[in-house]
Amino acid sequence: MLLLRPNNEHIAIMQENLVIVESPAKAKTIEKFLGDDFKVMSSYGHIRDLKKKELSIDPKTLEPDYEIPEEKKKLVSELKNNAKKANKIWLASDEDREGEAISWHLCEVLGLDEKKTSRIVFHEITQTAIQDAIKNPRHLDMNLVNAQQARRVLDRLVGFKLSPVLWRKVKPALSAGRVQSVAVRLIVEREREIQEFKSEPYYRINAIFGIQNPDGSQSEVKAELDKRFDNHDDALAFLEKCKDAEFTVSSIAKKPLKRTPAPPFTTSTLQQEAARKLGFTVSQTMMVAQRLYEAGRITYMRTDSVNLSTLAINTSKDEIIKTWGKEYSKPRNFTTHAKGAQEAHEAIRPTYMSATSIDGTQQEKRLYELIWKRTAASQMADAQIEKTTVNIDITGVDAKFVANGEVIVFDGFLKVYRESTDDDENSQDDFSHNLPALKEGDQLQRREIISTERFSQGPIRYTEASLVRKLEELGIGRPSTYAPTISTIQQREYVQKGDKKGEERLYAIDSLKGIKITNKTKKEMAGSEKGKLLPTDIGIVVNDFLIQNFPDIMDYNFTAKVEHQFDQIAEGKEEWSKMMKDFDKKFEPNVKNVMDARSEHKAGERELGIDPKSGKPVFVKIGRFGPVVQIGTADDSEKPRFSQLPSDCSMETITLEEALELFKLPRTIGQFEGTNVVIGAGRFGPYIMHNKKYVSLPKEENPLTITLETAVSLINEKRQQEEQRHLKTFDEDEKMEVLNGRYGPYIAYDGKNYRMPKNLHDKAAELTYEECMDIVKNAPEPKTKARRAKK
DNA sequence: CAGTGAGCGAGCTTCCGCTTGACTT
Repeated sequence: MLLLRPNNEHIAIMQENLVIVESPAKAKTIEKFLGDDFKVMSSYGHIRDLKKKELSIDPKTLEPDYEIPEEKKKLVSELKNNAKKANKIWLASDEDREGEAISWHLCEVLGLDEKKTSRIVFHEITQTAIQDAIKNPRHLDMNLVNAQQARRVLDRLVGFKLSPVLWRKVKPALSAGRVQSVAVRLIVEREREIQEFKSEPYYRINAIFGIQNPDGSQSEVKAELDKRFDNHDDALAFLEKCKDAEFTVSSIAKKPLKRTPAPPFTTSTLQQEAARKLGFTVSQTMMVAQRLYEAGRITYMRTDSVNLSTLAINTSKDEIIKTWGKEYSKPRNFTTHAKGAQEAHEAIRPTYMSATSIDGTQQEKRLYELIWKRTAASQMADAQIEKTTVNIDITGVDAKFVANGEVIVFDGFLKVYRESTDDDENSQDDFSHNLPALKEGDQLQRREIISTERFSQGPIRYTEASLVRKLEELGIGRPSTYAPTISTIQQREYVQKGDKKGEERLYAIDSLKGIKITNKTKKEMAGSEKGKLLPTDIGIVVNDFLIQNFPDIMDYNFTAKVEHQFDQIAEGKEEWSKMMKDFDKKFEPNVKNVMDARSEHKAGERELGIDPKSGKPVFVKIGRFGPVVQIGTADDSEKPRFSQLPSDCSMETITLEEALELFKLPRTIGQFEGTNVVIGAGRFGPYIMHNKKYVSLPKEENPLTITLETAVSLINEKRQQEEQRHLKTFDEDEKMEVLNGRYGPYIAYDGKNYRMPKNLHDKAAELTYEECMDIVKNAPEPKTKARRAKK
């Protein structure tokens, strides 16, 4: 390890080098490569930031005001102590904008002496890479730091100035930002495209032919007509013509095809493939990957680079040759094309390619296997495919049938891995359908010719993973923020993950067999989608409002434009404070104008018509608690009436008639046990109220038509459930109960719920009052952080 | 399928990127 020591330094005994990296897992690994003279610590990301609760930017100078957040104070003092003791400090944060800024904040906060501080970067975590880094120290790059400050300040200005506009104009507690608002825009616009899309029918013609083989046996050839008909009559006329036509092989073309493997995983591609192949959500993928990283199984999981270290390429090569043979190996390195990629890390790959599988949970094993295969495939030979195209002429007809055959001559990387695609419809494009031996001039026997009605397909809704891909394509967001962004837009209720029920549709299928044409109509479900991202009313209103008032920020190229300026700053060609001032000069008055604009109507408000009963106008709008229908206005003598929009209605499409229906609730439908049975509509959907108790209506019951009889049976059902819920009550104190819940037995006392130790679950019903009180008293204080319970 | 059913006299909410914890509901 002596050679790692800078040679101009005479190190006294016990004087240490201190290396600071961003991630503790990385610190652990590096410490192993360095000797006892080196202590490696982690900064756990940024140690200093703008204040959490306020703008923290001077309105005139636009200078940021940084602070060390409470939860980092202990860490910072530890870093300070160790820095004081150290003879030499190496700042080894990542080699990108954020990393440079982390090092700069460390310098500032720890008060580091420039003479004994060096900035170093590793491109990979190997002994030689680290030795090289230590041999090539440099100084902080203040231009790069300033580019980060510009990024930070701009995002804060946009987020903390736009959000309050939404609080006033739409609804409290909403948010807007450079990344999230554009993500919502993508989803809203995609939904509109789908609404506007009109599916057109067309007719596809397929044929099944027979051919006699030289040995006398029969083979089948499947082919498709090289044109499609756009109306039913033309398709039928074609079938008619086929009746006496002859079908002759007119040409056979063979063409070699090559498929190349996909590059190794980045964060974005890992999220996409884990979603398609393993059904993981993006945050699930990141959580599992984090565990694999911490266990030393994979390289860093937040990366935009497809680069592999030479070590990884070499060990992959060994492993591939060992397992499949030399002809399967083809070492390659890939280059990153992603917009705005900063490439501070390697691609996501197994730390040791020799480990083909690992111990761990099922999820960890599956994700690891996926990463292993993708990495291996990227270092494997191309697949060689022979594609055969056979043209089949039809006498008396201009069009021809085409039969395709694909034979895998050499499977190469396909042996381990094939990338999935998003469009589920066209999965027909599969390899390996063989054709029988044919030659030019062969006469084929017509067995069946089928015309099938199909429909042009409109745009597809985004999934979490396909939205990530789109954001990456636009250069919006970073590997560390894809998953949180997806969560944020769902938490704010701009977007919902849901299933879109398909619609039943009929299609014609006509078949010619012998001399007979049979016509049939079949049924299918069309357009059903699962787990897709759908915009909510709030999402739509906020999006339209922002586009109308802040078109520059909402532009899909906004990030690309400011990134270009950040690059100019990083190259020293532009002053960062000037960029901030130029931006704010336009942005601030824009915000002020929109904020102060006095308008009669709230954003997204829409008048549906006049209520025939009262003669008052009927509106839909976003209320304090979400979308509502309102009859009458606030300045009427009478108070306006409100009704929450049911979940299956949307503000954009609800009609006056549907809206008025809602005001028929709450309604009394009769009496049971001497008190009224009332049907109401609440936040959690329609409910029955009887004797001050509530029962939710199941989805299939319509609150406007439900009978007293059904209501009573639902009440009784609920009572039964209630009874099973109460395991025990106490004579001593009726506020104390033992209840049976979703997560097993628990204690309810004075309106609060308490967990009980697992070992008591079996005898929960036998607990004494004292034992219960014990649990209640010893319950840990609820965390202040858990502000709002998730539903 | 634990329980909630209101409609700004009050104060609060919010961004994007780095990075993990200590916790379950």
